[in-house]
Amino acid sequence: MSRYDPAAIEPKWQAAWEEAQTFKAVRSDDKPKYYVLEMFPYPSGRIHIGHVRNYTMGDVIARYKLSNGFNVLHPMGFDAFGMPAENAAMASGGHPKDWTYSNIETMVGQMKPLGFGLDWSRMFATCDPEYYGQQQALFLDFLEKGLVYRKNAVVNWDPVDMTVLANEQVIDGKGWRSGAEVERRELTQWFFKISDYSAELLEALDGLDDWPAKVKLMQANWIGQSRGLQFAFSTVDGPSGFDRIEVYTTRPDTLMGASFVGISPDHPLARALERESEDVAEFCARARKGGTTEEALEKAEKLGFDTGITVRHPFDTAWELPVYIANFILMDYGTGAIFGCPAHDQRDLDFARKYDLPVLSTFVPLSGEHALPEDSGIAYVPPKSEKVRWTRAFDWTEEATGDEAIEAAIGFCEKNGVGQGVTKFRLRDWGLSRQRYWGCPIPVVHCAACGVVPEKKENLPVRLPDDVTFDVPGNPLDRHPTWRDCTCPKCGAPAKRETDTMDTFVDSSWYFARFTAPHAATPTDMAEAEYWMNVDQYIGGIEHAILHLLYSRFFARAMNICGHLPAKSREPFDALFTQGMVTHAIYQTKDANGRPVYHYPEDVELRDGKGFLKDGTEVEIIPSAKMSKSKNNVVDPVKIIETYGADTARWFVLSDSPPERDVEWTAAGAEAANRHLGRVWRLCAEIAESDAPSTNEDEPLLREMHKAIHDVTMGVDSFGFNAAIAKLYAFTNALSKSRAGADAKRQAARVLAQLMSPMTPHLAEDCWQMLGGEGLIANAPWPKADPAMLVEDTVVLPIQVNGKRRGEIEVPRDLSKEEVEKRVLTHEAVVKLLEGGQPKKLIVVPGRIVNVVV
RNA sequence: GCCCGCGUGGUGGAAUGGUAGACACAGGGGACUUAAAAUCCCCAGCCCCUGGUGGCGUGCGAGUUCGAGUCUCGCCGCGGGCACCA
Repeated sequence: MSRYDPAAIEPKWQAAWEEAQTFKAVRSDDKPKYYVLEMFPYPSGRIHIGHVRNYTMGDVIARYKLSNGFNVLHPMGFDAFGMPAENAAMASGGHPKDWTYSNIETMVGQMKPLGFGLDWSRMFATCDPEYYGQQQALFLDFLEKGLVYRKNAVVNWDPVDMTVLANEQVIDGKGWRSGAEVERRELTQWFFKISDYSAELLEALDGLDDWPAKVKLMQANWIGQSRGLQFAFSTVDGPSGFDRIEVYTTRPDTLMGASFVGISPDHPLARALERESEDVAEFCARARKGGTTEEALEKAEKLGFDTGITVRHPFDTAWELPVYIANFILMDYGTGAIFGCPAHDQRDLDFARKYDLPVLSTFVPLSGEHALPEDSGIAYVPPKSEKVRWTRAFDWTEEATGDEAIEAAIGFCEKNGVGQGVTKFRLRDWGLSRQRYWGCPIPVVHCAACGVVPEKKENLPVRLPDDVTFDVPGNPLDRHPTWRDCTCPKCGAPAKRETDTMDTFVDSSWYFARFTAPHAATPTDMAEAEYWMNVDQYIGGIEHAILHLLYSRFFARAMNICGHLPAKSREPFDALFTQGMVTHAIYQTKDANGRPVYHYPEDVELRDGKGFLKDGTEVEIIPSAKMSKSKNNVVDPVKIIETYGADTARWFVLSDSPPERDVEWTAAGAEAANRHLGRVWRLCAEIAESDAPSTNEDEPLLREMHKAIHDVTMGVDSFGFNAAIAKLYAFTNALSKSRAGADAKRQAARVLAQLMSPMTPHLAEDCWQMLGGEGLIANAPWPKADPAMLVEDTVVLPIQVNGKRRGEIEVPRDLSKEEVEKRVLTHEAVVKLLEGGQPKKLIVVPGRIVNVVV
């Protein structure tokens, strides 16, 4: 008998699918549609094992839905703009375009042998002018509807390289290349008005029944609806034009504990003082050092500068509070000014102790020991739902929860004309400008006479120039000799193009819609979008839980407003599954400047839990980190495919680990998966040739078969791929040991092939053919379990005594509770433990368990 | 620092609040073989023990419950996100 030979059968069946156009998505009215999408990859150059896991999951769903009679749309593309292409150009002198397209070619070449049921005819890359031209058209439509605007915002500025840095390029507050201390600098940038949709994006989460609760929670927290008080302090002898400082607080109940006012270094008042005083200017320059991330701001040493200006407390005009400029207050949040209540905020307390400011408690616990914050150095911040005793309040009762006090404080302030209660959101508008080359050009023109003018749609796409260099830092579009030159679309005078390009999140915020009509002359084709949208099942990494998904939800709304998507697609993803990441240790050493250098796993030899390079240098091992190109800890699946075949790789990434959980990659186990597939192949080949007569073991085998259909179907439906595979192992074992006749075995083996076909499609086709199945297994209807074959006549009930298992009895499945109780009480172990007494309680859970309480 | 997860044998993991460890990997033993490979069969949480109807056991500590891996609270450890990595 011949052997399982994936190298021979895999190309064969891929050619068969190609010829039959099995996976081409076709619109037709006779069938329901199903759109399954995995988050498209960045073309880093090689696929890694995380991709294989991600796309295999999607493929299982796609093939399963095809077998269930759906028209399936399962496309693939590339998220192709972004920094790594420019970094590669800087490092090795090529062009980002060449680097990107060559990477795409390589990756497609690596993906095709995996046998994914994809409609490759719909493939595109976001750096295709055809795609980004339509993205520019969307931008112009958004601009017309008032969904885009310009304002100032801070960026990371490298003062040595004279360039804007991404957060990733800021390491410990310093530029990654120059090592210079990074500054926060303001630039005029384009923004999407996502904040207008804060309330809607928050409320609509409730309707996303098939999204993971944790993702909805993360998004809700990110949007961050808060109820608070906005009011103004009046200044004592403030500079002219600054007689008021507007603040927003979510804790107005602590206003009587205020001890200072803090303003951002970019607050208009700070700006004004900066012009007057060198000391202030010096402080503000220092306060602007460091990166822009929230994390950097939170962790940075809190610095303040006493402006000498004071404000009056709104409820006691004799009470004056100092105004500090503070580095941890960002102009982008709220009003750029806060009041500090050290007793009930740790950051404010740290600040107060540093600058010797008073600490006034406004409430204390109802009972128990309480060290006052001014003594302990620990702010008292109980949950807002907890009742506390108020010691410095306005007019509410002595005992109240934080929530009650906040509402009371807002009411009191409104009644006394001090500000008003407002609902605010944490979500900020989405800054889309990037000072980089390899992105979608923002299609506007700057005209001396007309100002900012949108490019005409007939002139789209505004193409990136090819003749650029990356030998010096900065945006090549800025220094291109001619690219900027154009005429004003409005007045025809000579004008200059915008040189900023779009954030790559824009590219990935609508690709799912473009897949429904990838070559339409408009961003979408409404008839196609109407049919294929929404994405029925979206699959991707948990790392995209907030930004990508939130931006896409906003884009879908904006596209609906502009007539590019139907109203039903305002929420574009009906169901979401977040797969866990494939992690791998990072191996790092430090260079002469103390900056990390990352090494590939294949360059590291492991001995006694320590890692060494070939030259003997020991490397630091950082366990279990997200696989990331920049950390060199990616695992290449190509070798596994070459050695064992695609089906082994697919089977292996689905087995063992639950899909939503992170999995630490280990090479061991691929061989075992391969052995099992070989066993299935041999078993099918053997059964195909058997002519054994029927036996009384036929029925037990068929019962096992129906159980397998039921369990595997449930597993696939609920993304329990690892559980489904465990059932398939069990069913294979049962089939292999069964002494049933050839007909029953053939029937069972065909079902085994079908149940395996979404996971190991090539092997399944081959077995199907050997077993005399008709046509392609990919098109065969999914088997159905017969409910009558699933029920057993008797059940085994474990008997617990006081919650501990002490025995078991076998009873007819539908034996009455009373009868079960009677039999349990005669059970040897129970009789012994009862010692002649009566049980205190007897709990019978029908079909599950019995618990005797003595 | 803030938000969200995760933690079960040597390993990956299974388990609608109901027999903890299914299924597999690695390991041990055996069959077949001149031998090996391949294949097949058996064993296997930890501890004590000749034997069990024994003790312990799901990161740690409490709690709710007839019953907790699962629910609640508090810790510890690890991971993801924090708006310019994608």
